Amino acid sequence: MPSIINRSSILLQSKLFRGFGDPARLTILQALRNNPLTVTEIVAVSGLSQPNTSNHLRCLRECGLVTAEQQGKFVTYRLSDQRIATLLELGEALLMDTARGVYECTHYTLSQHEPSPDSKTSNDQSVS
Amino acid sequence: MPSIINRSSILLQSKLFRGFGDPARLTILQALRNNPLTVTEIVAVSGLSQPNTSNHLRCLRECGLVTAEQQGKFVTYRLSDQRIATLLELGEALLMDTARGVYECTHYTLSQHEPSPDSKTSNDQSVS
DNA sequence: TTTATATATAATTATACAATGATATGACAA
DNA sequence: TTGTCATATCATTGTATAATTATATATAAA
Repeated sequence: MPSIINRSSILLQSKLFRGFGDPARLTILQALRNNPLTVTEIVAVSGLSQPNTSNHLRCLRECGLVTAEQQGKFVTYRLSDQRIATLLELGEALLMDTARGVYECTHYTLSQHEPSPDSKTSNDQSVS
Repeated sequence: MPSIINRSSILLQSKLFRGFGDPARLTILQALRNNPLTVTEIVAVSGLSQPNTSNHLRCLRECGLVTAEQQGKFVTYRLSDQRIATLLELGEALLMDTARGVYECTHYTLSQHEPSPDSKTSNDQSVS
């Protein structure tokens, strides 16, 4: 009876999934799902601040989830592997059935900083 | 040009992935991958403390990733959906190619509390 | 050159949340 | 009942890390 499952493998895998487990990074990954984008475009589409976007891009790049290619002053990012898109799809499919449970899950707070598109006033209505 | 991708959908999906993004929960999910287990068995296999196990099981249950069934004083947990196992497999496959990147990613710390299997002494050697 | 634009990095702050220890609940046995 | 085992909950503490506000670097245009 194996007492421990596979420590370091588990740690690696959890790190991988944590790449997907943040709204900002997931937004970026979803944006890159269909086509490569420059940082400027990602900032525009995601609504994230530029430094925040760069921070998360670095994280995703270092983890090997995206690749970067510099062209002049622009840097174009793209998913490094098609299976990442597959993983996103699988997550969506799973969510179709478990959405209610996930939504009602109080273990995590649902809403983050919530950058409102039209104003800077409304923020942080937490669930838990 | 859609300025924001799909806020609440992204939040839900990130919560789903966060379910996989913690070593303790991932250990539990991996343990349940092949067969249902009672809490006692999960505690034994995972090396997690009982309260910690229960906390994470509640999280996983509320998120709809596992289901619980009480039999006497025992509670048996199982994966709620086969696609969860598929997602784990996909993550493993992806890791085959990106493992180095993930491992070297300094954005997250690699090792957690590290409950040693044979002793209770060695702890916490962090990477970052 | 200077200026503007694109991206990256650093330092700081704040907060979510994992782990722990203590305790509660609930089921079965003696 | 009383006790024991299985599981759940609570309160607390500590730490990881997301966001922000600078500022830095680098490329290109004027």
